[in-house]
Amino acid sequence: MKYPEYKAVNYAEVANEILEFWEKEDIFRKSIDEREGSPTFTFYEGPPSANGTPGIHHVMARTIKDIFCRYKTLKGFQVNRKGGWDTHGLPVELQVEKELGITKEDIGKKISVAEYNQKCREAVMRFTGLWSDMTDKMGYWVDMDAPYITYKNEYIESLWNLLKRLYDKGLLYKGYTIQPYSPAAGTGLSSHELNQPGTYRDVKDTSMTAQFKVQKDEKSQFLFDQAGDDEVYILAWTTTPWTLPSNAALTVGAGIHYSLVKTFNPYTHLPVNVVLASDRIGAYFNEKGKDGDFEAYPTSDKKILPWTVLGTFKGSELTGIHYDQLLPYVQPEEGDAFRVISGDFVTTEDGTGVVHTAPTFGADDFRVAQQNGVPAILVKDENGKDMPLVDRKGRFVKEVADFALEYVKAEYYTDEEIAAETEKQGRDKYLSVDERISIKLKEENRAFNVQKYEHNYPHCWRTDKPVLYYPLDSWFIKTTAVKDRLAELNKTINWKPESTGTGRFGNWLENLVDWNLSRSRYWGTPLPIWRNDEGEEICIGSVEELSQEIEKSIAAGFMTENYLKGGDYESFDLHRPYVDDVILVSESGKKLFREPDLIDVWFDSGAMPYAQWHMPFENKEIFDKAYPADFISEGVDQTRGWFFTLHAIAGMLYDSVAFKNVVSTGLVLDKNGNKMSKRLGNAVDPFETLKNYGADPTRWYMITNAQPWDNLRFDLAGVTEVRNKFFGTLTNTYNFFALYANLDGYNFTGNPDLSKCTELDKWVLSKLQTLIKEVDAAYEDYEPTKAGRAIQEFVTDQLSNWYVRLGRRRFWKGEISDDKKAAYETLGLCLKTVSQLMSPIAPFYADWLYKNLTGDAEKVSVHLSDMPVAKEEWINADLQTSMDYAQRISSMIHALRKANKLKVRQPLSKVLVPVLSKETRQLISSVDELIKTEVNIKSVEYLDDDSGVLSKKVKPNFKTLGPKYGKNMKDVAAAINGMSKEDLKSLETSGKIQLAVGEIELGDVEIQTEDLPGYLTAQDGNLTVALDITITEELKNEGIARDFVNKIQNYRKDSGFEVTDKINIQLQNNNEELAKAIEVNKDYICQEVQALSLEVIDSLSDAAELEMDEFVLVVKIRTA
RNA sequence: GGGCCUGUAGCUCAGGUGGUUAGAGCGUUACACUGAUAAUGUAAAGGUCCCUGGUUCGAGUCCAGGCAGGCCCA
Repeated sequence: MKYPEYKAVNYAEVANEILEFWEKEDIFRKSIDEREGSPTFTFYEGPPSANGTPGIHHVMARTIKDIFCRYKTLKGFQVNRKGGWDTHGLPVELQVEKELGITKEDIGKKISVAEYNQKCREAVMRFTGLWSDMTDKMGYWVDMDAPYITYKNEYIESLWNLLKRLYDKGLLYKGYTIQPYSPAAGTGLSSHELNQPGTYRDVKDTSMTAQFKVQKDEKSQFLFDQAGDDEVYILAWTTTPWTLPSNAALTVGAGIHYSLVKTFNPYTHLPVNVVLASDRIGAYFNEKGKDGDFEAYPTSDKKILPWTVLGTFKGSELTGIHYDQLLPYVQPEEGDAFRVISGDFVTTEDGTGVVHTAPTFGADDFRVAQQNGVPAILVKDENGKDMPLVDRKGRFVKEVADFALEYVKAEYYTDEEIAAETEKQGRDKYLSVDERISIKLKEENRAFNVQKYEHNYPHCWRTDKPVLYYPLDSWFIKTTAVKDRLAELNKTINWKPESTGTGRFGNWLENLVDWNLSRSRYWGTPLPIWRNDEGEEICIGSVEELSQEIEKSIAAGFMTENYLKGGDYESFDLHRPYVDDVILVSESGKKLFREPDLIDVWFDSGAMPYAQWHMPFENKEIFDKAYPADFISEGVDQTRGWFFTLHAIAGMLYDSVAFKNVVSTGLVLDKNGNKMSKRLGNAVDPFETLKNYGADPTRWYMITNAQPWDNLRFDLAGVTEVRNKFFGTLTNTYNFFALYANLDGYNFTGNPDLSKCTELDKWVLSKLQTLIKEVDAAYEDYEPTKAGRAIQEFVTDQLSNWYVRLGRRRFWKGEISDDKKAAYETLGLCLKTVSQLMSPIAPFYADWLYKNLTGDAEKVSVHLSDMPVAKEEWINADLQTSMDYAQRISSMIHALRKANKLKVRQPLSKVLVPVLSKETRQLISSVDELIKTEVNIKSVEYLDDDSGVLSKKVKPNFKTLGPKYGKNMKDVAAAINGMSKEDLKSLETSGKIQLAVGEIELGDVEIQTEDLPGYLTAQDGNLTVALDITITEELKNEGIARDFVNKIQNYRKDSGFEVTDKINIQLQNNNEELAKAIEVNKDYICQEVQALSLEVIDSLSDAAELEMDEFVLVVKIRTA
């Protein structure tokens, strides 16, 4: 075969060609089918939502996913990857509402729920075409022919099955959660609504600091001991005094310091002992009153409170202390209320550092109470259901006797009502509930401070009235019941990076609260629960089951027809509104109505391992082989989203992890580190980028520039760099190989005969084996960045810039020979191996390279090949060290030449290399031919100790000295630096020496050689070279000859000769020195420039003039 | 406010278990080289390793506290 040669390679075109080839040959399918019967490697696709267009960050995320799936395929696994679409959720609803110009209010009025949902169904799949296009163009392999779609009846049925199983385990229950609620509008508000402009306003409310009376027991005894009194109060501050009747606990910060302060109540002037955060004393007490006169206070003007600190302690010492209920209207039926607990949200920025905790009216309060087993203060409504002390209209319930049926916020009254209330209070001005609670507590010696407080508070965007944080009904999954098990299972997951697993995810699991499933919306999976006010309920787990229940309901006369019956899954819809019309019958024969909620869309995605296969109704065998996942990857922002929901469902229902390895990826930012957004116009268009740069350079850049979990600053200049530097070099190297292999008609076999190989061949093959090991380990460890960087370094530094550059003469000199074959075998094998190693990251280019190299001889695609396995016996550590020396010595000689204006074409006679050991000498001499060629030096000579001309320098080796001498390091270092020649000699012969500071061994020092007088010397670490720059006449002539060759070669090329053309040269004799140099080196010159004749003649017409240093060449070249 | 991540040259990034002189690529400048040529080599300039304390003979590296940016959650 001929190796295709390329003039200029366009990587985007390469991608197009290969994509066409993949599609024609169905390579993706084959890569899976050919591994039939092999162990499976399971990947779960986190479903994207197709209601938006894909961005460049999706290319990043999908590259990561693709890399490991391709890698595992190369390693012999069968890797199925089913695509999917996430179709439910608020973003879809909002988009549809925007397009239709409606709000949630209008649903059911201007537009029916059925029509609305139909719009959502259309909108959500709108951009699937764009997504498929991007998937193809970026080279991401995922099965898009049979994706799972979360709105399908089959998918929803699987979800219902999971929910039913949770329900049967008692893990699905109805409770409440604290949400922003507008009593005036009678509705809860979403965070989206709360983020409308103008909702947060500065308002003045009555704030108060209340005194909670500590009960005396073992736990609190120390307070009473310090106070020397029977009354101790804890101070807590609130901006909503109306929540005080609902107080159930006081929350402190475990690490915050608190003080016990003796003082007087400013309203009753009675002596009191109060507890508050030490940092807050300044906010409550005047410095003038510190350790003031307690005796004089009752008779003074009482303007300044005397106070004194009696003791200080941490919040953790207060937890568990009980106190008397402040406003004892209602007591909880069970549970341990009215005690001090600790919470992480407590600060000392305002208030007293003690938070009054009303579980029914604050989200933090609710959470901390639940975590500590503190009950909420509830009453029964007329139906016997639990309700808080404030009703849904915002009024106190009748049990709060002093304020029964009064609105807790004055804003909820109309002006007329205010007037009526004022009259009822018998005052000339209306006093709010907050104000009258303050007065009441002042009178009871329970208020320590009351004042107006201005703060920022949210208001309902529709009614303009303040919102309440209020408990609303919700369905929950009791994840807290399996919290410990989830944490345990998490420890078996391999997280990349580890900190996301232990930190972000681990902490989240530790502070887990029950999963709030309810969403009051329209487009989503309906909650399959029907219930009535008597508390009878039924949870449906399948279409079949629902159908049977409907039949019962028809029999009971509640329904007339069964919309599920007889049809296949295409003929009905499990969404609202149809499912809402279903009325079931309870065991006692009463009507059951569906709970109107939809479930959190995160449940949709977390259930995909089961629902994508319509489990448990179908595909059980497939599922068993594909569970749990070996690998998933998504953005780190999914930690509490998809990663959690997968984990939670798997833990609760299968007592298993859902995934064994997970890579959480960072963000893709613009080149300045700003978030990309379409609005700001700094978003990078993935299609443009793929078109202009090609998928492979784009992918390669993304992977090698930053670790997947670090944020990536995406800069197109970086893609250009990767394209030129890495892909350009690799393509050049391939072209070089193809050019000469074709000229010689040689096809490499991939099995070089080491006995025929040069040191350089063996070296690069040794490096190649090391590379295979390194890259394989990196992929195995989910470290694609390390893999890519290692490949890149090998290609540019080792293979191209050293192996090819030093060895290129072998490729174009002479006829085909064993040596030439060895060179072709070596280079060919390196290129082919590189194509395999890089194929997970750059799938198009790698396949292109592989196919160019192998033709039809092997697998038709690199992606069907097997990952190369390193040949340990080819790894030669000595050779690698030798070559390292060669590179460093060459580099130093280049530097010396440069500094002394001695160009490389001028040969020099010798370089001296001092060597301190036989081993070093051996290592260098094995490669000194290479050094000589590379830097154009006639000989390398070695200077060892016996030569007597070496002067040596000794330096301390801190690493070994450290543990021995520790504190005395400075003295020891000084002593070593001050060693005499004789000292060093005796250290070298006996292996140790006794200095004033102690005994030093040979390993404790580093010995280096110093400059050699009379030579140009250079040093790099432990290596020194000394260059002899004497230029003899012979050397000078040779230098001229080489310059001449160079000029002729350029001229040949400029004149358009082919590489293979033979020529005849005529040179005018215009300089004796030049003529002589040419004459002496005639054979050499002819061979280099492929000249059959070279004549130096006295006169020449029609000749070209070429500048060459101090000479002018008048020369004529003709094809022979 | 909490959890997690990041901070090293103009830019993008390396820098096992602490070891004294902190590296690479790109970019800039200069000079070379030129059957790989949209390449290549050599060199120069460029650093408060975010800050402050601490541990240590020795800290970019370990500890504590900050600062800045990001993500998630309140």
